[in-house]
Amino acid sequence: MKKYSIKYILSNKNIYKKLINKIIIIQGWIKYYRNNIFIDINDGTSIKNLQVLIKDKKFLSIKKKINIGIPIKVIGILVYQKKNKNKIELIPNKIKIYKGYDLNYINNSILQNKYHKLSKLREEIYLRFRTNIFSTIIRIRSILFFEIHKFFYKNKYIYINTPIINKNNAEGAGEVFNITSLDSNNKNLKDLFNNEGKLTVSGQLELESSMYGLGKVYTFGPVFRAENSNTYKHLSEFWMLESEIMYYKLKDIINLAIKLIKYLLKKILIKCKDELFYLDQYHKKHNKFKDLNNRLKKIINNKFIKISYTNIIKLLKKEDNDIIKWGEDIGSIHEKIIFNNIFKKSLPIIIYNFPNKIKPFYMKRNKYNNTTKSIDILLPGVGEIIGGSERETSYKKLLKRIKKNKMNVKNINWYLNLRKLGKIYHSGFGLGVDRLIQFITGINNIRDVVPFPIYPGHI
RNA sequence: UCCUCAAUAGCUCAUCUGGUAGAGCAUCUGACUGUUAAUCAGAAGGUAGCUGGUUCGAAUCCAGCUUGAGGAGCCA
Repeated sequence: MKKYSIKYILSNKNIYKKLINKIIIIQGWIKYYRNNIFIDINDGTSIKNLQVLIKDKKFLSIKKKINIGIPIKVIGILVYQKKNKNKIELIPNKIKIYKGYDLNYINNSILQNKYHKLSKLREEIYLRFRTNIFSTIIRIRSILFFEIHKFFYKNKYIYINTPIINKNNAEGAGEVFNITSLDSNNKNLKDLFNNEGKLTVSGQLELESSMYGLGKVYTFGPVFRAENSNTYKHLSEFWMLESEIMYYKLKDIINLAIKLIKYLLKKILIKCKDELFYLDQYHKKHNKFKDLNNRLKKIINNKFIKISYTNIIKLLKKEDNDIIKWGEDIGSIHEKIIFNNIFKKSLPIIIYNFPNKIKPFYMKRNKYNNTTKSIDILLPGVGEIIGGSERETSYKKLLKRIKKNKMNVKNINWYLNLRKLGKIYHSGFGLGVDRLIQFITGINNIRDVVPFPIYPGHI
């Protein structure tokens, strides 16, 4: 008599053939109750439920207790049943309902057997892991995170844990969270970081230093922005994947980014079939049918669109001459025009060679045009998911830009000194992983693809 | 942070120009041995987000606040 997860039992024919007519144990909670004789049990391992048939009269007292959401253990024989859509069901010998649940609480929460909007689920954020839709998203997220590490491991990259607390040194982009060891009652004590502690906005600069010793590196962790932005694609805390590679030019980093995205989407297609199927049903019922499978396949099987910043500006100006000027950043209005009017194929778009003015100091400049050796990769619906560039190798040029930007030279001197190791050209990029999950799942709001989203007013 | 819209039963919504609220689902009671968010019958459930104002009378009109959604800016 052994305990099995529902995911394992339903994973394929060979496994359930092995288990048929054997006594097994499952533990989970009641997901649905139908026709006075069927209980669906879920244990969180799968979107699928295991159906338990309670025909026997000895379960009359158990039946009275049955309520969606309550914890349960079933010992029984697994049998083949053609009429059931999962083909197997459990005939119980023994059923145990665990005590301690509060029916009033469960029945008035988002766990009731009913459709709730995603924004409603967010109001009971600690309960939403029990729902079909959210558990599905989080399972996909978990697999994606694993595959990210696997991709870099397979390609012989070294995983670097860049610090979450640092001095504000990266790019000067966006507002930064300050941290202190003092609370408001201890004003006279000394702060452990001399009031310099910040939450990182990017691990890039530290990652570059590790690259000088390790060649091919990546970091993957949470980063923080204190901007008061309330949109469907921004969070105060989000997960960024960053990579830096020695002796890589811009074209190499483009190829790496394409290879990574295609690899990840392929793995999701293979490993998350049930989840993608469920999501398609969900979208069909509540929004618009998105056909996630074909959307992912299309990206895997096609070339990404590549276009320079200067040329995309020309195309945008053809649509509407006043909508943008050369030198301005591409905003969400422009992204919509790019995807809806200019390139209608809903493929990723790689835009390269952005103007100096709108890119940070560490990006390598092209010899002419006032442009940088940089890329952005846009996905339809979620916008920019990758930003990257070739990095500046000249000590003098970096120093000049740092001074021009009025950055604190003291704080970033260590970064400048790395250039004294010689003109080792290198490139890197950052990927907003939460946005990639938005794209994969077709979920509109980034707050619904993160287990515990942190954003203005919500901590 | 700015602009627009919204907030009515546990949930999703209706209540048209001001006359103190309705439905489906969930819940409860009962029925049901092949259902896939089962079905059928009945019951119960509301100080209309909060605070104030206009009015004989406010869910409805006005102001402020809170929360949410969509859009903008910033970005990943």
